[in-house]
Parts: sequence; structure tokens; C-alpha cells
Amino acid sequence: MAELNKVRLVVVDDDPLVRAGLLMILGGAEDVEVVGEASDGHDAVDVVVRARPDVVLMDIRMPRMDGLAATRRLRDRGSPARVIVLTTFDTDELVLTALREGAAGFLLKDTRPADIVAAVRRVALGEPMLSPSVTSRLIAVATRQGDGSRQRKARALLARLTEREREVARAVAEGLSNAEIADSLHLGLATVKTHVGSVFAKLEVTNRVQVSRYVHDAASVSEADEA
Amino acid sequence: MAELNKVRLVVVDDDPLVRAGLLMILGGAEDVEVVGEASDGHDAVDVVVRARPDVVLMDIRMPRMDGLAATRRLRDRGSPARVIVLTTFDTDELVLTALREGAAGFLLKDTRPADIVAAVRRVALGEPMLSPSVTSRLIAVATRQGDGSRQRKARALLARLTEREREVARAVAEGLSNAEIADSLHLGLATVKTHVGSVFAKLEVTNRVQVSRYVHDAASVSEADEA
DNA sequence: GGCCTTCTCCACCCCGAGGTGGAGGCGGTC
DNA sequence: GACCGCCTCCACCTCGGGGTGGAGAAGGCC
Repeated sequence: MAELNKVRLVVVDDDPLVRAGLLMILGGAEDVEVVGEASDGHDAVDVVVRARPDVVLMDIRMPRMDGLAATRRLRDRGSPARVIVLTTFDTDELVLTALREGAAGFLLKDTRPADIVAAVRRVALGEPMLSPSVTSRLIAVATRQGDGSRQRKARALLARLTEREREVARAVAEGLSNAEIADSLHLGLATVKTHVGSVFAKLEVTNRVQVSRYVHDAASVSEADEA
Repeated sequence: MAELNKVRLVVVDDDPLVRAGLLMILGGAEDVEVVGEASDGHDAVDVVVRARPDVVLMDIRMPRMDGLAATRRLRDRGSPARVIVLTTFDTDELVLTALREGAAGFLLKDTRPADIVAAVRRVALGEPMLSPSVTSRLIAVATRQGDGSRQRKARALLARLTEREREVARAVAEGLSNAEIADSLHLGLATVKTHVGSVFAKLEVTNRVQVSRYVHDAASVSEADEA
């Protein structure tokens, strides 16, 4: 039973020493079975597809294909393997890209061996696992935009518009001219101008760029207002 | 020495049973010292200010003042205490609000006792600590906006602008008129018009609303371009 | 020296944006 | 019925946005 529930793992790193170290660490855990290795992203995709692991420990900087591209490739191929990115650096750029590509974990290479093993187990269960500094970065990113107050104000003001006015405001925010708006909404030019004027008055602005800002402020963070 | 390094903790929850449970769990850890308790947010602020704990375990739903408001109040007062929010629910709204108010941790109440103790220790060291499901939500939020491709395109295009042109583009995106831009950058009106024209050409747009979109697209997610 | 880019500014033009003051129809409320 | 809000559209006006085609100065590159 315990045998059947072993976590199947593939280790990917271009440095033989790092691979050896990881094998040592993870080989010691009796609930983990290393079912494959690769030394670059290209091989990694092949190995993962064949070995069907539960979890992949994936280095980022590698020759031929880096770990992020490999992760994306695995997603594209529908592989169910959960990827833990293992790297030395944790810039916002890397973290966000990795998570967008579908990585379930992001560990720094200075993570203690016991924590690496714990991460493999947790990720195998479908939970995410990030190094503390990565979590901090993620918090910074997630809380940065959407300070909330500006968004709420924008949404409150937009709520005062009539349905038609909101449509027009959205079109204005897209950068359309009055004529284009009239066309796309099947209205007369004069009608559009009237609505635009009402929008200006209700939002208390004097030009369309400011309308654009309100609309985009209100749209950000809030998931899918209307279909 | 070990005595001196004890983590000073305050426990805040309106349910006496929950408080008792937490005290039991954390009292068992010899490197944690509970230096105060409170049963609502209002009292919590007082207790924390007097007891000067390193860490606060803070319930959200409480009478008089909820945990989020209390956390904000502590931040406003400049308290160095790190707050771990402890709650039953983990909606995007709650998680983001808590983190914005400066919470260092966000744990669900079904967290195992040992993990609660571990969280207190980690947070005391300045690291964040989130429950797995909270981490998942955060990842969803952080990766949602910024699908990346649009942002990268916007940034790439903006990078082709000269320094001056970028300044002008930013001003345009703020909704300023040419005259206002000329004023704020100490330029002639004609100069501004020239720059605006160049910006249009390089961004391949025909009006300022579209410039605004590029600038805001590029700005989102990216941290503080230039001071 | 030439050649490039960047920044500054000019004149001239046209049209769309934005403001003012209307109108009529349509649906709901008192 | 009278009233009100929303949607539709009109005429008229002004001014700023946006396009064209310049110019001169400063700095970097070959």
C-alpha cells in the first residue's frame, strides 16, 4: 500500500552535482521514487511524457530549453505532472512567468533538504509550495494593483451611469471615436455625443482619457463583470 | 538565552473556546510566550499596544471591530507586531484585504496545531505564512491580470520611445491636455504637439486614449518603472 | 568634417471633440 | 393626466487635437 502510494518524481537539472544531491536527498525518503532524470528542458519533456511522474523538480537555467519553456510545453501536452521550479533567483518576472506556465511550486536552491522533500509531498497532493521569499513577492504583486479605494470609487461612479452610457463609456475607453462608436452601437452621431457628454458629467471629467482610466480602474482585479 | 528569544504572542478571538484551544497549543511550545489575549478588535489594539508582542494571532469575525480593521489600526499606529489572520473562510476578498492591511500570515482554522506553531515561529522571523489554499488564491490573483503578452508588447513599444516622449506619453495617459503637459514639463505647446505626434507614430495609434491604454498596460504588474 | 538622433519650436490646416440648448418618443410612477 | 428618467436625435458653436512640413541647436558616431 505504501509502495503504491509512492510519489513518482523526475529530477531535471543540467548540473550533475545538483542532480546527484537531489537524488541523495529524495532517495532517502521512502515515500518518493525517482523515476527519471533529465539535464535540459527538451529531454525533460520526453522523460516526463514517458515516465509519467506525479511531480517534476525543474531547474530553470538549462541549455537547449529552459525550465519555464519545458513547463509550458508539458502543460500544452496535457501532462498531469506537477512542476516544482527550483532556482537560485526569484525575481518577480521569473516567479510570475513560472506560475503562469502552471508551476505548482517555486523553491529557491537554498531550501533545506527536508523542506524540499516536504514540498514534493505537498505538491503531489495538489497543494502549492513556495519559498517564503517567493510568497512575499507574490503578496507584493497581488496587493500592489488594486489598492482597492481607487477601484471602489471607480466602480461606484460607473454604477451611476445608465446602461447605454456604460456601453458608450466602454467604447470610449477602447479608444474609439464618436463616429466609430455610433457605428458599432448603431446609433446616430448626435446620440453618441449626448451620451459621451452625460458620461463626462457623471464621472466629473473633461476628456475621454479620464473616462478610459475610470473604466480600466473599475475593470481591473474584478473578475469578469459581464459576459 | 532561550528565554530571551521567546516569541511574544497575543491571541485574539471572540470565542473563549477557540482562545483556550490556541493557548493550549501554543502554551505547549516552550519558545512561545502568550503575553496577552483579547476578544474583539478594539481590545486587541489596546492589548497589542501595551503588551508589545512579536506576533498576533487574529480572528476576523469579531464583535465591535473585526480583525482586518484591527490589523489596519495597528499598522496605522506603527505597531511592529506581525499579524497572522486566522479564519474559517478564505475568499479572494478577505485574503487580499488582509494582506493589504499588512497581515504577514493567513491561516485557516482547520490548520493542524503543529503548523500553527510553526507559522508563529516563521512569522516571528519576518517570513510570510499562508495556508495552501490561500497561496493558491494568491497565485490565481497574481497571475490573472497581466496575461503577459499584452503587457510585454506594451512595454516593448514604450521602450522605443525617447525619454522625453515617454514623459509626454505618461502625461497624456493622465488625461492632461497638451497645454497642461506643456506647462507641467516646462515646454512650448508646439513641442508637446510634436512629441505627442511622435508617440502616436511609434505606438501606431491615432488618439490619446489608445496611448493611455498602452501606458497603463505597461505599468500594471511592473514595479515602479522609474522614480 | 559629415551624419545621425534627439529635443526644441514654428505656421498652417482640418476636423473631431466637447459644450449649449433644444426636441420627440417611450415607459414607469404617483 | 402630469411627471420623470432614459434614449434618441438635431443645430450651432468653439477650441483643442492631430497631421504636414518645416527649422535650429546639441550631442554622439564614423
